[in-house]
Amino acid sequence: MPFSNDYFKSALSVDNVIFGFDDDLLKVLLIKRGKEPFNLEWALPGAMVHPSEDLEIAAKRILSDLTGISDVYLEQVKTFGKVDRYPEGRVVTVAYYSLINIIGRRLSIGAANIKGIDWKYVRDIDTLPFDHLEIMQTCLRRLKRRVRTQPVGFELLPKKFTLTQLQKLYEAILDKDLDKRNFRKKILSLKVLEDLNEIEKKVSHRPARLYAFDHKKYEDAKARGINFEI
Amino acid sequence: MPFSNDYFKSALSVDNVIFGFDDDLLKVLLIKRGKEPFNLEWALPGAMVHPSEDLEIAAKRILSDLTGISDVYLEQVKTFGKVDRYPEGRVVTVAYYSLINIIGRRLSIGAANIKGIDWKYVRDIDTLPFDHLEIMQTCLRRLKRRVRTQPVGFELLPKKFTLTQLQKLYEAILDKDLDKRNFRKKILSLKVLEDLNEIEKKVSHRPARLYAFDHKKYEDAKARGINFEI
DNA sequence: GCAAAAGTGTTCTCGGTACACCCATGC
DNA sequence: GCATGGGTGTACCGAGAACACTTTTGC
Repeated sequence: MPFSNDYFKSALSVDNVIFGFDDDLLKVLLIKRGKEPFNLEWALPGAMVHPSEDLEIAAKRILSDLTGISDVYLEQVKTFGKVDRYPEGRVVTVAYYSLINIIGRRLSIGAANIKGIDWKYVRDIDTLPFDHLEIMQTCLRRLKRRVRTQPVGFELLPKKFTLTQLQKLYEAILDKDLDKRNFRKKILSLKVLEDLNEIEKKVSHRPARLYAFDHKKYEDAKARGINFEI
Repeated sequence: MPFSNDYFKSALSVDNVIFGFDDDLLKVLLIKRGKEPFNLEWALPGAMVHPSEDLEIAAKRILSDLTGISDVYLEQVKTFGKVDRYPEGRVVTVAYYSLINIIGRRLSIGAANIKGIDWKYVRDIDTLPFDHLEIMQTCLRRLKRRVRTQPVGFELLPKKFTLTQLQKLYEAILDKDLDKRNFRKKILSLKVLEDLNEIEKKVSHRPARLYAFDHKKYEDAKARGINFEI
């Protein structure tokens, strides 16, 4: 490996923790590696940062290559730089996390050295190569904190959704049960939802009302912050 | 500069935003640069990360070289990596912030290319070289958020202090006036203070009681988090 | 005695929490 | 008609916010 004492020779990469929501549970997008080390193991998607590429651009490039999504919210979480975190040389990595709506999303293998790509249930993941488990857990903690001060949901749910779906999402992120009446009171008081005056079809129980996020109010609430202590 | 398309050639540095408290105002530790670019201008202390040095070790090294302090709390805040942030080549920098007690602290010029070192009032700083102003402001925002969920004060105040001093500290960080009675009620309810049963001497007004942090309870409160909405 | 900062309680309001029953639909 | 999830209101409690006067010291 091309290392020396010259400071201008550390490698920089970006790793993405992309959360989705499906089946009432949180998922994360993993790729199956197509090269050593950890060939054929599932890991976080990442890539080296090009010398004349901004960090955030690199993170968006990875996400876009894998999912075709651009213009999505990405948040830098932390930089991991332990000397031995990458076995083949010094690689410092900047972790970003993102939230996207899984439904109807086509995934594509974005690079030659990727052998597979899939959504995995967060709670089933107990091992990942390198320090990726720590990275994922750090991003998960960030998401849990984020959900208390910013509205979350628009990014993870389909356009039209029921209040129960939104509640399940919050329960999945916070990892605890919420009271239905209190949740509804609270979420409606934020005034970021639009009542579509539509109901579910063909469900074998009383059909639920459908809601959508009011984009403008949602962004406003995001900008000024919310207090979601429930 | 030794750049090429080889990914293993980006430079990595660490910059520290070290906050102190004095004269009822927040200060930050700056160094006067002794080399181009921005020769003789005041900037954040920072240094290149050695190839076999962990990020946090590098941050501690900088702090220790300048202040002689080791074993201090440092928190990684964000990584700044715009392609053109450093005019002489690609340098990505990881920002850390720290809180230390100014009183009686001797500063030492820690490196040959540093021409001076001093505490500057945060509110007077409206320009810094590179993207250091943005870095400092990002760390300041982090501190403001931190103060709402973790006890702060032990690191910034002398061992013995009055409740008014502590209140001034919170007012400086949050940048707003607080109600004296509500502040005392709240801070005492956290049960992290020890009443020393001592009073100030030789002040030309009613002397205040002195308090100290109860280290154990302080660390406990830090670990479990607090809710300081005042 | 006066200037300066310390110290001290009560009331009101609002948001969080706990909690149980009837409703609409598909089969 | 029954299983399934949808939808609704009230009472209690505790924390935050507003607010003014007396006390102790040095000079």
